[in-house]
Amino acid sequence: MPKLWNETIEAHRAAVRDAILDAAWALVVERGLMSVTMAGIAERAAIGRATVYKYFTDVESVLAAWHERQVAAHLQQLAEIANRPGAAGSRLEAVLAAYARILRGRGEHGPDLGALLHRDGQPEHAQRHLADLVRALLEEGVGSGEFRADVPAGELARYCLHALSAAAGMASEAAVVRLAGVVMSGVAAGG
Amino acid sequence: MPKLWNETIEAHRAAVRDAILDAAWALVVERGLMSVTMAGIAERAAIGRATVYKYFTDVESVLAAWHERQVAAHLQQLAEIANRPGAAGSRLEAVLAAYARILRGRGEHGPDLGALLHRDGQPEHAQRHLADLVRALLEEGVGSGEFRADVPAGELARYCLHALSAAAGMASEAAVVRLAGVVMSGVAAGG
DNA sequence: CTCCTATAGCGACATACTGTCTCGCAAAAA
DNA sequence: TTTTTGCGAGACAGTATGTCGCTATAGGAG
Repeated sequence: MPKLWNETIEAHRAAVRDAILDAAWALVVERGLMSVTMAGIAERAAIGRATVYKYFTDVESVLAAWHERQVAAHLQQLAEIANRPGAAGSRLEAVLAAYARILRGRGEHGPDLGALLHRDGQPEHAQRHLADLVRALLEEGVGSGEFRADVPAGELARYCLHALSAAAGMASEAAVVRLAGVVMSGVAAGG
Repeated sequence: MPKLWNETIEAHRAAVRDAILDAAWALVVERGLMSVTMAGIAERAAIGRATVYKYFTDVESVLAAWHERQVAAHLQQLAEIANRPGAAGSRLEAVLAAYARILRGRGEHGPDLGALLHRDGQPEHAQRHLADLVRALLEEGVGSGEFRADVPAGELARYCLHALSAAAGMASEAAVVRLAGVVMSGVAAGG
C-alpha cells in the first residue's frame, strides 16, 4: 500500500500507520529492540523513509504507538469479560486468566515494551485504563467482602498486572492457569 | 581515568569498565534508553570512543553488563538475608521485602532493563541465580508445610519476582511493605 | 637494569542512520 | 475543469557506527 489510494484518505492513513506499526514490531522480534531503525521500518513497510516521519517523530514513538494499540486491543477483550454477570471474584479471576493467556500468547519473541516506554513519566493511557479496569473489579469485591481491604485497591491492581507478566514465556497453559490462581490468593480476603 | 594507569592493569580495566557502565546508566536516566549511544557513553566516561569498543561490542552489551552487575549486587545482599536463621516463611518475607525496597529505591528514573535484555533467549545469569535463591526458600517452606504445594516452586519464584517489580515507582515505603505481604499471601499454604 | 612483547588508548576513515527540505502528483473541494 | 490540500519520495547535511593503524605503557625475560 505504498502508493495506491484505494479508499478514503483517512482510511489510507490508518492503513499506512498500521503497516508501520506491524513492520516495527516485526523488526523488534527478529533483530532486537536496539537495532530497530526508521530506515528499516520504512523498507519493511515498503514506503519511503521520509514518509514515516510524517507519521512518527522517532523509533520510540513508533514502538509506543504499537504498544498502545496492543494494550487497547487487549483492553477491549478484557472489558467484555469483566462486564459479564457474576460475582466480582469470579469475574476478576476470568479477567486475570484471560490476560495471562494473552501475555503468554506471544511469550518468547519480543520484550515487554511497557518497561521502556513510560519515559514520559506516566504509564501509557491504555495501560492505565487496564489498571483501572482491574481496580474497579477489586473495589467491588472489597465491598462485598471477597477481597482483602487492608491494602488499597490501586496497589492490588498494580500487583495483579505485574505478577501476571510472569505468564510471558511460561511453558504450559496449565502453568498460566496456576499463576492466575496464585495471584488471586494474594488479593483474597483473610490472607 | 582515561590515561593514567595508577594500579595494576587488571584493576585498571575493571575501573574503566565500571566507568563505562556508570556512564551508560547515567545517560539512560537522563536521556532515555533509545538515545544512548556509544559516542555518548565514551564522552561521559571521558575516554576515547574507540576504547569503548575494546570493552563492549555495542550499546546493548553495555546495558546488559550494567544490569548484570546490578542484579549481582542485589543478589549478594539478598543471599545474606536468606541465610539468616529462622523459618523459611520469615526468611522469604525478609528477602521479598528487601528486594521490593531495592526495586523501589531507584523507582521512577530508569526503566527495567531485564525486560529487553533477554534477547539472547534466556534471562541473565544473575537473574537466574536470584530466581534460584527464591525457589530454594520456597522449596524449603513447601517441605515444612508453610507454603502451598499445588504449584511448582519454580513458578512460584517467577511469580514472586515479577509481582515485586510493581514496587518500582510506588509512592510510599508502607506501600512496599504491603506489597510484600500480598505476595506472601499468594504463596502461603491453604490458599 | 634493560629490552621485548603484548596490549590499552586514541585519531581517522568509510559506511549507515537521522532529520529536514523541496518538489511532484493524486485526491478532495469549488 | 480548476484550485487546493497534503501525501510520498529523492536529496542533503549532520551524526553515530564500526574498524584499522599508530603510539606508548605495563609486565616479564634476559
